[in-house]
Amino acid sequence: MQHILIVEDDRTIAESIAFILEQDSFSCQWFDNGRDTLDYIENNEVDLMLLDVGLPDMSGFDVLRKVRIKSNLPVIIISARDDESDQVLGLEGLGANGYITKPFSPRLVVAHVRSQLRRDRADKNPKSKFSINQAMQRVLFHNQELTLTPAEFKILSHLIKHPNQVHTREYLMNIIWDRPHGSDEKTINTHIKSIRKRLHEIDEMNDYIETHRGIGYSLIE
Amino acid sequence: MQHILIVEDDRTIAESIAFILEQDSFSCQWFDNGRDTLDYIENNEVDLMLLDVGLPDMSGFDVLRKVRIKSNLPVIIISARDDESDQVLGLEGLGANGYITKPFSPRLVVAHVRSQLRRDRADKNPKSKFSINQAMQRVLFHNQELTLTPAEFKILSHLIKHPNQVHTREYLMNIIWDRPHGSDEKTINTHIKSIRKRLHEIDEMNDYIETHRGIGYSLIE
DNA sequence: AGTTTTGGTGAAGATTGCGTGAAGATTGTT
DNA sequence: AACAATCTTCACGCAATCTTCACCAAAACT
Repeated sequence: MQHILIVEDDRTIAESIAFILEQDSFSCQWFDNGRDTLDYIENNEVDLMLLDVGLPDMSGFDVLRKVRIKSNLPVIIISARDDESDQVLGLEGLGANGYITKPFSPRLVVAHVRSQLRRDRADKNPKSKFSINQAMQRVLFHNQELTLTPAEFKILSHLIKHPNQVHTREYLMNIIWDRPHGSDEKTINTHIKSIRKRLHEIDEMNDYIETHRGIGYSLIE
Repeated sequence: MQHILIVEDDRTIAESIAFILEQDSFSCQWFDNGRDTLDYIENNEVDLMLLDVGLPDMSGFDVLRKVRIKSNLPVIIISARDDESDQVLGLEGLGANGYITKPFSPRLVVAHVRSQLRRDRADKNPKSKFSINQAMQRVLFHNQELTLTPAEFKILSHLIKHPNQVHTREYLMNIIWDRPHGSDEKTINTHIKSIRKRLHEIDEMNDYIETHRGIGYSLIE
């Protein structure tokens, strides 16, 4: 599943975009300011960013520039209609991969995102046994609903978003807590245990979570 | 008789639309600016709005957004021909229900209005146990009237409009107050409590509001 | 095989978050 | 001003959840 960052200070707009993209089976995350966005990108895997140029703390211009220092993450600019088109075009000079002016249609957003991610999208196997219902904070497994505790949801949804990839316990701990937290890494073992238990209640044959001794865990598809 | 709002700064156009619709036995009301329109909607029952995007005081975009905060009134956008159709479609993302470009034929307007109101009736049918009476600030539950305080109404009607979706306390607080307000998020707990109490007075078997620990609440259908 | 290290397991605290009722603060009305 | 309705805060108890721990099993190493 591909993960898209929505950077937009208007919550209504952000939510409507997220809703559209989630229907198209992307997972979305919303930030309303540049600082948190850059923080997040540093530490997480993101496939694409939708970036509003008008943010409270810094301009989209600055955000894009900082992102471009370290990565070539596809970025689609969102601009208000009354912004000068010169400025928007200028952002393309900085390495933006596309831009959309407000107001925009849902279809247009999906079209832009898809065309940016077209290459990768074909590769991914479409029939995952998992699907994430971000809106309800739930995970469907074999189309059945898993009721998970908050920590379990955070861990499992992250594993699903980045399958076939080992995640250290330390890394998974950072996912559970926003802030530094002096806890034992064994805690993760216990959470994994209960996630496995819940998965086995639905599919007792297979073990989808693989242990990597001395390192961490991964979800296999 | 169904009541239609025409929001259009060109008097000639507005009158011609009204004429057409009145022949089709709708009642019409004309406003030439956004402010009066919003005022009127607050205090009167309206079945549909025809909204020109180019208004003297605020853009149709803003009008639509403000209307959408409080209701799901069907809105059909009217736009001048030279607007980019993409942008006009964008209004659909904000919850517009259709659009017409100028110049338009009388028949087209009637067709749009009719089809919209038909669909709207169908939407309200699907056996939802809730229905919202925006004008009276009341909610019907199992066809019984719930008397709610203003805050309760705002929260519950929002949950009804966006069911099966988790809403954070922070978000629900923004719904209660128009402006930033330094209040405790626990306040929401109390409002939810009293909403639940009122729902249980009618249906004591089920709990329609679900708690999502650490996140917020959702209404399940 | 024996030893050491690492993970799994179940259960027992510790912690957090929510529901509850009631009291205090605010708002609006007469 | 006085009153009523409503909103907000608070403290307490309980339940869900998180974390730790002790013990056993499995793997890696000597």
